[in-house]
Amino acid sequence: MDVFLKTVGALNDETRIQILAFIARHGEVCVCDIESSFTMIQSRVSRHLKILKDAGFLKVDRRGKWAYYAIRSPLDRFRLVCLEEIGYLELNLPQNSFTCKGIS
Amino acid sequence: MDVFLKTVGALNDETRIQILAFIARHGEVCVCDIESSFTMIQSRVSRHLKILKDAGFLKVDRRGKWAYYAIRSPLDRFRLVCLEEIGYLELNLPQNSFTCKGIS
DNA sequence: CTTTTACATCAATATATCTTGATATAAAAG
DNA sequence: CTTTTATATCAAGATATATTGATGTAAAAG
Repeated sequence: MDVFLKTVGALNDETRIQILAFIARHGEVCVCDIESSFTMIQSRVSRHLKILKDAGFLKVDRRGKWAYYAIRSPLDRFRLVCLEEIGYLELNLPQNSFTCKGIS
Repeated sequence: MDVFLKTVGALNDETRIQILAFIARHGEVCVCDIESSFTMIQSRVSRHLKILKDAGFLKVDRRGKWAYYAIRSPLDRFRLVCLEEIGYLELNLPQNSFTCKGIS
């Protein structure tokens, strides 16, 4: 129950759905990419990424100063279907502005 | 987006997950069945049923004084998978106490 | 070593959601 | 017609979640 609630709870927020869709589209991104692409303050982005990670949707890879977030793989069936469902939504996602120079 | 948020929002509550699982198990039930089976006050049950209905999981059929709630059919793929996922949870659901005499 | 950069986390406030008790409504019973 | 029953809805308070700004930390740059 707790895991299920954490999973759907993570999806119950427009900002997180957009961030999730953004990462699904662009692959591995660092926090500042999202920050500048969405024009969101850093603490807000960081918080939502943590929630999505704790819910099992994302993984982090820290290299140097940067934290790279990507869709966790493999995803279980339910989270995969959720992501798929988000893929069907017509979202107006921003372009990846790549402001940070942490591109490896 | 709004529909998706309403759907996952409806699932983001332990009480509603239990009610949904209860209805999935017992088929058509009236509000007082849930009220007495879960020992919950009526306004609370009514509210959660409304949220689940508005989110597309349930349908209502009013006959006489009673409102019979059941899983809406057909369910789209996403809601079906959600319900399936709830089915995997090990929930301690109450028995259906059938206190109301509205059994048709 | 000091400063800067990228990120995480905390505290305060704002906003949304849940629970309860009271009230409203409509059907059935008396 | 009046009362009872099943359900819906509203208002108030409690709880949870989101946003922001400030602070902490660790790696890299100067």
